[in-house]
Amino acid sequence: MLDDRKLAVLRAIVEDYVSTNEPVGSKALVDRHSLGVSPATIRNDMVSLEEEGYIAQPHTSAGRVPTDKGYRLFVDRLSTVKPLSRPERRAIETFLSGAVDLDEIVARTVRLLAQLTRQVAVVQYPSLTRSCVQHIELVPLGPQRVMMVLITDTGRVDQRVIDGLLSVTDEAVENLRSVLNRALIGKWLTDVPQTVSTIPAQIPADDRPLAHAVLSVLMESLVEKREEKVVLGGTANLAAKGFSTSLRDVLEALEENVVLIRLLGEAADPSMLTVRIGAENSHEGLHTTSIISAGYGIGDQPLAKLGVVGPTRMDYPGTMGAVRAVARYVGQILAGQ
Amino acid sequence: MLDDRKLAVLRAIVEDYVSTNEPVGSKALVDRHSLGVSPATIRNDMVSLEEEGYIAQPHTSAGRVPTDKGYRLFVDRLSTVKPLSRPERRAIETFLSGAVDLDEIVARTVRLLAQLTRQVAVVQYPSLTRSCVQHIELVPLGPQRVMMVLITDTGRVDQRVIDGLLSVTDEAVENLRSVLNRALIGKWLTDVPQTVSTIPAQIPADDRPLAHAVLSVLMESLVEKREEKVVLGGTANLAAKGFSTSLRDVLEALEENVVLIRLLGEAADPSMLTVRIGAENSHEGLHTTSIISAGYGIGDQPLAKLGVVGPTRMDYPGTMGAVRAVARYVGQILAGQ
DNA sequence: GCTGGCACTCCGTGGTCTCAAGTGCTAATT
DNA sequence: AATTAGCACTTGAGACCACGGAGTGCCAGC
Repeated sequence: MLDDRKLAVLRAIVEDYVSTNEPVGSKALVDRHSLGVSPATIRNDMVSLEEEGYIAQPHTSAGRVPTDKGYRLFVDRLSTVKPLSRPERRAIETFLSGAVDLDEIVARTVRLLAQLTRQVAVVQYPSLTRSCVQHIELVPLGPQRVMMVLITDTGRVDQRVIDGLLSVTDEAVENLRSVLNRALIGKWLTDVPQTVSTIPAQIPADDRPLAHAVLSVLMESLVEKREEKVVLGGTANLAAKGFSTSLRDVLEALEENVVLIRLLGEAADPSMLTVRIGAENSHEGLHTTSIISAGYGIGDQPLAKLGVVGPTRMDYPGTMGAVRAVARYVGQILAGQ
Repeated sequence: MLDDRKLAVLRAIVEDYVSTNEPVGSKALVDRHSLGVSPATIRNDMVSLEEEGYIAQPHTSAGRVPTDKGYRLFVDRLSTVKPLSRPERRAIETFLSGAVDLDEIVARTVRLLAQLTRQVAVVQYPSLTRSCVQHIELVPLGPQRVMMVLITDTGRVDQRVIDGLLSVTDEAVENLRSVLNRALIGKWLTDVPQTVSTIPAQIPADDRPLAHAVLSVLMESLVEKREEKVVLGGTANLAAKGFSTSLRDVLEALEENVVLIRLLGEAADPSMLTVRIGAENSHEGLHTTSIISAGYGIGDQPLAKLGVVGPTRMDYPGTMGAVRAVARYVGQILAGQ
């Protein structure tokens, strides 16, 4: 049904359309690619491809344009991820290695990705749940207030204020702090809940209210922060692209962090790329966009995801290469910190 | 030169143009506003206004459009800040009071401001330099690494990793921590540098290298964080507005945090509103936009700024009211935390 | 199965026309 | 001196049309 030449034609259509942004016709195709057959033959192939739904024409007597399904086939079978050039790789490395803290790593990553791909970049903060407790600090802020600071081995710091307590003594705080740290340091965050239940028993009865308050806030922060933070960059690149009509919808979708995180999808390990094309994205406003995402993390421990959002008409091999490379380097940088 | 009627005409032109987005002519003007004179008279006034540079026509035989200078006069002399309606105020209050930590306060504020004004909202994080030290924590992360966490009374937490140390003993860290806290708690951040110089003397010679490393990182974080964080929201509102041409430039400018912070300008105390119209903004890409900003803070202590960015053709009285109201409420919320 | 030829279909472009809205000017009026 | 009515003039927006180009589908021949 789809012989080799038809696939070659599809590939050529995708490539041409991506670079010219104009529907591509049979004549133009044979001119630019040496396919060794005449336009008429190509036309016949095009008819097949159109029947199968890989390409479409905007209107009769216009050239063909790839459909979502066409891009999908292109990505799955007709293209290979394009590795970055050596200078590009060096640039990534030096750009990222200058970062001093987690915030800056994330900020630089998003800038980098946006510049490299000329698309909108999205980077999710490394998740808490996949890291382990490095230290818990309790700071008395006043007679009735305590601040809890949770530090993880990925360098993330999470703070909460606990209010409305009565009679917080420094000793009680001190004591609770050391109990907490003894019990929790080195534990995976996912294991924290079950360990926590054993703690009140180790605390003098007088200080139980404090302990309970702190523990419940701790649990809260573990759960809540799962709806995590993402950072966006390169939105200016949207304006340059074709879709001026749906632009509003796209921008709106991008502002919904929750949506965005869901869309970064189920990318598993760092070497794995996820590509979502057009209507494959569940969110209405992003039906004209594609999302390429990858997981990143330390070693083979996935921590979070990153990716880019662009028009379905995008340079898939190049963008995929950039996303993959950046994901890997971020992992390295995180490991090195 | 500019008698009362001419000012009234200017005001009417601004109001009409803002609401219709079309150049306004003499006829339309007398229809919509009861000015009590004929179109011909209005035309004469318009000529004066145009000579003075307050209005302009896109081309001969089109209606008039306010210039930057016209908007400026309107804002300065012809309009009054429009207070929010009671339900709007209640909405702000309930929306903001649900926030639990600083990140969330900022995130909610930016959303709120964007929704209220239907423009792009910008909120700067409360600055470090205007707050004072609540606690300094040192956490040994390994044989050669220490993390420093600086907590301020505005609830801001700042962490840095110090690397490449030799032989960090727990006692040394403990000791340094208590010395630091004894010396610095309660100090304004601006006063920290001079106090810091007295510290090494209080440390055993063996631990001086550690102390120096920590102190220099501390100083660094005081200086660096002055280039502060801002959060953007409501960029989707840009797409709905007129300027599709310069949209790219605007988005680009908005991504430059440094630019943005500078543009939030010299708004002083919370009751003070700053309005920058069109070319008054130094940044090239924002010549077609106006920025309305206000300071916010606890009591009369200004901590940071917030504002909105929109087309020069915007509803100044309404937007100014919203910005002012939000700035005030954020201050209250911060004080309550 | 491939190709050349041919008739047909559209879109985009550019030219021309008209219409509506708005202006500036002048002369008359208050 | 300020205001008004009247009028001729300008200009962009929109409608309409003609046309050229790029592309298609199909058919007959290789």
